[in-house]
Amino acid sequence: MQLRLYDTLAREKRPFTPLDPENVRMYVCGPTVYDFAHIGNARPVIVFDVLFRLLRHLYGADHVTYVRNITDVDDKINDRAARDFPGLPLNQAIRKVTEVTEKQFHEDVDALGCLRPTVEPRATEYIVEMRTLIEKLVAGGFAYVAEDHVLFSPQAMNAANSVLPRYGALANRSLDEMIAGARVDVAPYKRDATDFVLWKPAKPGEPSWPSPSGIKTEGRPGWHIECSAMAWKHLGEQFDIHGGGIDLVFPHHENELAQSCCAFHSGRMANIWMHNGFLQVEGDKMSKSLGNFVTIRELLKDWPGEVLRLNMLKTHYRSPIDWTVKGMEESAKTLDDWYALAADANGGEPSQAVIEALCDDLNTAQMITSLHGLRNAASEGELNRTEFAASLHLLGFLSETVAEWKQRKQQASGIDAKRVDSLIADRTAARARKDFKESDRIRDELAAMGIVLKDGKDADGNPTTTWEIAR
RNA sequence: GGCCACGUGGCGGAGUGGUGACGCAGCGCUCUGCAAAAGCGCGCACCCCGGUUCAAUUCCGGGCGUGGCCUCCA
Repeated sequence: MQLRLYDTLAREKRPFTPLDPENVRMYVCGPTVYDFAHIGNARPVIVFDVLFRLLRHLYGADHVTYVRNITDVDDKINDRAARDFPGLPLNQAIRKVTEVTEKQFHEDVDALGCLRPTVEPRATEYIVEMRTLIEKLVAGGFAYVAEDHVLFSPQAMNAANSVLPRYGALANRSLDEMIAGARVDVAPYKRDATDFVLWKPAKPGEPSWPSPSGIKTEGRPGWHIECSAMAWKHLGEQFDIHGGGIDLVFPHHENELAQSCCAFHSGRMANIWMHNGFLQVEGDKMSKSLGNFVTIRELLKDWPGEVLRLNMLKTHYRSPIDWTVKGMEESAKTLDDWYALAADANGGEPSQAVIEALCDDLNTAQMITSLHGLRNAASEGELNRTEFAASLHLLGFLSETVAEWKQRKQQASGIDAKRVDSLIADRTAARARKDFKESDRIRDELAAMGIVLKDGKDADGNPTTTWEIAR
């Protein structure tokens, strides 16, 4: 089946052909570790996890390399470290912040049902590679040293007139536009307003490393060079897919692409550039000032991770998504149903319809439609049921048993299951003696506790009653 | 100001040049002591204005609205 993916650079869906089917390579920009990840951060993590799973399905689990970096050098980290650990030397404080945040991040995304990437490189471990790249760029005439900074020159790149892509091609803007729109306060050491920092001097107390290109004082890397370095180290000079949030297109990915292509004199960095859309909360843009800043951690207190996962996948990854409680309730209800029907099914192969939907540029909404169809077929036979379950497993759902799933909901609601069972037994007895007034009273009592009863009959025709927490 | 994306039924959300999305909610029926759950069935849509066309929600142009980016925010 032909996988087609939307390429931001080409601005169209393109057939995906790996450079090497034995080793399909994908790089996704990961978190800067200074605070709990918010639900917006979860979007690329979930979206590219689905792509990772699809690629593993298509090319084999051992033939896909997924790199997602961890950025552990950043001003925000330094600020947080100074604030949270004022008594410690900055370097130690920074390590504490990044270690704690990285752990939180892993716990959160594990709960979302995401596989760990093949490699999760940390920026600070690739300083040597960054220096190498910077020196290549200086040697090639694409970058220059000024006042202990190293700056990249997009003008030089576009003047090179070679196989190199045009600077601005990814973000679809021209250098002229960027010059016109440049801020007034351009740093004095820049030759052109559009030049950006590859390396800069460290301020006292900041983490610092030996500088490249003959600069005597120690320094620290600019924002974009880390990803060029880590992608190069783990995926080579060219690879298949580069992903991240749409806000990263400019300047981050444009600059990454420029650095890598100029360093290797290459026309491409990644063959396909993919970007997920933004997320809003209850119709508003998420911001700390509006007070609607939602962390993954907070949501996980109220909802199983798979509910967040399904909720995220209801919308196509390139479309804006409005994150609402109503949507979560709907997703939770759907998963309750799927769990009840398929959680205990084993074996089987994922549905072709689901794979086909994913192969159309990760059309997860269409995929969910297919799942609903499979769900309806599942009650008609065991073969259908295992296909349904296998499809859900492939997508990162059904990681718990039905019992675990139900129990989690009961625990969250603080309901005493023994007391419920005893009340149900009383009600069953009342019904048996046709004391419907009493049985209805007990049902009302349970309803007041937020419990919904489901009456049925067992194989022998005897009445049975199961129960659920109402949302 | 420049560039880009999006605008589908009560809600969420695909898709398509010409009768079906799908899910939730709603309504009806079956089941039930009555309900709930479950099963079956039903209805309701394509921001506005032009244009192209036998035919436009779908293509083109304009407008309006929402959101994003424009140097360290997924």
